[in-house]
Amino acid sequence: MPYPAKTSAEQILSAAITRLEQGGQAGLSLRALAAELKLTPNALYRYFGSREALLAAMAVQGAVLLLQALEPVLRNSLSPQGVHELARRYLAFARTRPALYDLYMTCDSLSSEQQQTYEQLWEQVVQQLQPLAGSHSAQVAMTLWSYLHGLVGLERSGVYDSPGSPKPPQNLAFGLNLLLAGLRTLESSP
Amino acid sequence: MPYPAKTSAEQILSAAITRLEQGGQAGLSLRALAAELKLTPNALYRYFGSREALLAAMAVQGAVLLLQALEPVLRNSLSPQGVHELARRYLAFARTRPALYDLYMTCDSLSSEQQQTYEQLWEQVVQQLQPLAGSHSAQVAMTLWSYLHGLVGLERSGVYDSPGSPKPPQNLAFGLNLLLAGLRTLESSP
DNA sequence: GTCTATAGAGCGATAGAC
DNA sequence: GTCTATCGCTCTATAGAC
Repeated sequence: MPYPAKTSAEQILSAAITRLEQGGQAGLSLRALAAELKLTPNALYRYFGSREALLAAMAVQGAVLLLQALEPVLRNSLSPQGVHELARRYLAFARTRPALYDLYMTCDSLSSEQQQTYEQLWEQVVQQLQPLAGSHSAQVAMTLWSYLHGLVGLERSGVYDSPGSPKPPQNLAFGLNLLLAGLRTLESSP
Repeated sequence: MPYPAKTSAEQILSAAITRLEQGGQAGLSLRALAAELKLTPNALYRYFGSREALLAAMAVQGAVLLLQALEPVLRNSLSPQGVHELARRYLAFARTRPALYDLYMTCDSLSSEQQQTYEQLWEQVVQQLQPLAGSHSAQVAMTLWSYLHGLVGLERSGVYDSPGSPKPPQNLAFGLNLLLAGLRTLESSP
């Protein structure tokens, strides 16, 4: 075999995610990626037919990692403390892998695998929220998700750094308690 | 005058914002912008010293427009209905000018003018929320902002389009009412 | 499966004439 | 203030040799 494989799809994907977190999605070039792997750019095309295909594979990986991060908290019904823990893990993921989180959230050409992972996550959250939220579980889940996703965005834009602004950890606890308090008033009149 | 002005900073800015909304920030090129104005790319540099300077000017414009959209609701203390109205206007702005909204939120090289507009907006919201939120006004404002910003992002990513998901208008009303309900329980024990 | 080489297109920014 | 011309760089993707 004159040309033994010098790389693999897994290796490329892993290196691509590392580069993604360093330079963002727009800054990820196949040339630089190939150079890091000591390959010519052309070699990558044997494993991913296009740049978009590589991005899609990375998005799937992001979805899987997020699910893994949240799953331990979703094995049982969510208590108020469980909601706090779920939120902390969600934010930790978004902070640790900001570009991958972005890619997962904004990749519009969802593969079926990615769609499946998302739906699995969504259904678990809605179900485990039912003891707390009853019939409004889906609405509460969406409100919670919006709040968390927004917190990630505002934190990233530096809004929380302004003088006089609440800080993210404090605001997270406050916001969640506000939601949970509102939830309790809902139980009386569902 | 052998070379009368064929354009102006205002005209360039206006055309740039239009193009921004069509192709996004990454898709805005000085070459294409100049072509639309029937100018050579070089001519733009007389008005904006660099692409970044143009982006900053656009972000300022975005801040001003957002403030204008929200100001009528912020002239008096916010009632619960006022919060709903404020949120509707905020979302309307983010939907109507998504790329400008993005630019405003993510532009990290804030000019002092932009910073000023932002602080003006923030202080107005915090102040007008006080009758509802008391001493937690800043925390509530940040929670509200995070929720709204997140809703914009999730709506854009298509999450709200999934089958079984709540729809944005319903979730907006639900989420706001949840926050407001939580707020009422806070009044008893500030 | 990887290589060299290149097609083909995009971009921001600058120099100097008028 | 706008022009022509161009520098220098980026990128994705393809063709064909080995």
